[in-house]
Amino acid sequence: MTAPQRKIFVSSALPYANGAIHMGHLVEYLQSDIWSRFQKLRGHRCTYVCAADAHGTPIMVKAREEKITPEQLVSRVSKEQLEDLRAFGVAFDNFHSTHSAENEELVGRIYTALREAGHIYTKSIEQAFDEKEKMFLPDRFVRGTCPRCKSEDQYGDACEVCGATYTPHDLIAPVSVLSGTTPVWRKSEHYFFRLSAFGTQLRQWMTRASLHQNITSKLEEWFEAGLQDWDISRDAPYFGFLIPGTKDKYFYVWLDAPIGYLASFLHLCRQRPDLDFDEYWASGANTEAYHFIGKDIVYFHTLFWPAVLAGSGLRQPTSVFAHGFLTINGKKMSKSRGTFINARTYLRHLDPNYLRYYYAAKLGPGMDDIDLSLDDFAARVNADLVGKLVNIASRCAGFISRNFSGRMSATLDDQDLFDRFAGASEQIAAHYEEREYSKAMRVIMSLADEANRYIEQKKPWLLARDPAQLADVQTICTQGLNLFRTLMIYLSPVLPSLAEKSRALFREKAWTWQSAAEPLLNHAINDYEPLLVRVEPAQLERIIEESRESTNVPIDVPANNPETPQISIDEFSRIDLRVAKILKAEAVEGADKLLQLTLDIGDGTRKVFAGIKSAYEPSALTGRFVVLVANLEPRKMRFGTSEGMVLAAGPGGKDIFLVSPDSGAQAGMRVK
RNA sequence: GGUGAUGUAGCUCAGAUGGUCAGAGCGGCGGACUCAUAACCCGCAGGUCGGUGGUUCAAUUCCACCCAUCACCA
Repeated sequence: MTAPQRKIFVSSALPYANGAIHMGHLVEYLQSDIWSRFQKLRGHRCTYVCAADAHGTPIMVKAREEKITPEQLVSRVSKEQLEDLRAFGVAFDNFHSTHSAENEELVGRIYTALREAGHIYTKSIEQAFDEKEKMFLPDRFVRGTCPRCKSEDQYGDACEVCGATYTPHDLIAPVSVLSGTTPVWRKSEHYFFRLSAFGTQLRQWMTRASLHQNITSKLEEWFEAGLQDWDISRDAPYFGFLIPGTKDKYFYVWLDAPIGYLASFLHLCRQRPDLDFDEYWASGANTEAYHFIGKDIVYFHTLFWPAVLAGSGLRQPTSVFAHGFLTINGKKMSKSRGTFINARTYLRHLDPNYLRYYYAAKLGPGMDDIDLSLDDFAARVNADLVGKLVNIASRCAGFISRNFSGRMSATLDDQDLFDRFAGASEQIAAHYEEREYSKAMRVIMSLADEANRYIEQKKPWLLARDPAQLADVQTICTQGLNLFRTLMIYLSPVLPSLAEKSRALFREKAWTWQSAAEPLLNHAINDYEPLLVRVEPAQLERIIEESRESTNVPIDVPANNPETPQISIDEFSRIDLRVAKILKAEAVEGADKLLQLTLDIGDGTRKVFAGIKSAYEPSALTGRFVVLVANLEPRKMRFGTSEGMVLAAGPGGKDIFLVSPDSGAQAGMRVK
């Protein structure tokens, strides 16, 4: 392959720096990492960047709760995020932050350019204001009763029960999530970006960017509805960049977040003389630029972002690739089901290659959700990777080591067969290029089947018994090893560390995509060592268990939650609720969130683990009365068995509130 | 509520301008082999292609409606 070298910019969506990376995030990072690695392997100049998404109200509020500065929060969280991503093999060329000098510089540049071009104007709008916290409230920070269906406790932008959309102003009995007080309505001047002026340009871009069908139909919808101008400012206090020329107006996080892609790139350019920012981002640049994103943020990346770039005289992305969400065992990730699995929890038990392969085997270019079915995961990984792929090397290498002191033959046994493997190169490459990873994996695995069939037919283990046929054994096994090697090169964007180990087996320095077509002959290899072990079901069980216990807070179920169907009085009476007295409360060694409670339930004692450590001092609990679910199935946890559950309300963290009876209640009393 | 996506064998998914398009892998069952991490190889699978109507000589593939799941509604 001697295609001209392309210059490609690739970004992953920026992880919001207020929580841990989980299996859902990884769909995106693995998808984009595979693509970037593929491009590099093909010899292209590909630069893959990302950054911490640092600004906005949620981070400001969370930092305030933890009594640290937003900068401290962001720096801690994003460090952990980056560590987790690296452990999964995600190889950014640079990981920066939106709270950086480079980003501030670019945001300023872009804003000034937009303003000078007349794309910015101000307008006074009315917004919910929390007088106690002295700040304006984003829609999601106001809750109240849905004006349409009267469901209580709904977000300020939409009702989860009936699906109505509205503004916080429309809510009945609105309440600030921060202080619990009723917000007042206050006017404030906001800065707007004239998105409405970019309709034509956006339509042109849409065609040029050859977006996926799913995205274009979504865009058509939005064009249909008419583009509205975009509010890009937020009032102080806000964690973000001050708008130049103002004292208390900040850029909305969604303005500076995508600019963070460029900031990360700029940061890298300043360390790397071979990279020129303008070559990639000046208007008319003939390099390529792609953003990988999730389907939830298509809006920002296909309307605002290209318009902002165009309006400020920069180039627009070549295309935007959106993927779907992850479900686990067919359902949304759930803390109570133990399927809200953090990257780190997975890493404690399993090899990242498994997940990289599994996602690749399911990913296509569209926005369809993909499902991580744990049973299927184990079956698929074991069958494909261990049973088929690695097995090829495993069943050939031994003969070469034992009989030929590690040296492969000078010729292949079946050149045609090898040529067929080499000949799949462009088809597989095309699949990678189109992000049809599942198709690429299917082609590769069917070749792996062919390789196993070949060995089966040649039966080197029979030939090896006859000294006269020993030479054939060498060429057959050399053939098998070369087939394996070719497949491993094809798979190296997906399985980088496994490819690395395989390359070491062959004692080679480096692989490129073209190496797959060049057989390795008359060459000494190392002794074979198992490249990959099987997934054990027990490991998956432990992951589920840990994911469950780390969030084993008795979580409140919001009233009117559509997932909570009505139950009859009989069903309710099956739950044995008892008043219990806490005899002893102690921290559990090795558990961040758990306290072990010893409870008096009248006719005996119970030991229960409760995820309330973040909110309660053990010493303060002794003697308290709580409510226990007494007939809950005992649950085995890493630290012991929990014989029930105490009731508490609240979202978690510091906000956990134990339920207790009025004074006079005695241990053992039934609650009904 | 509006818009869009998805719904195919036990599981995970392919598939066709409407007529050999009812498929693969895994599981399961039967057989073979023993080089290999009980891996691999051969054979077997009869699932109303979410439901109900309609268009057509013919629909799982087109249309309408309905149900379920998911997303978006700045």
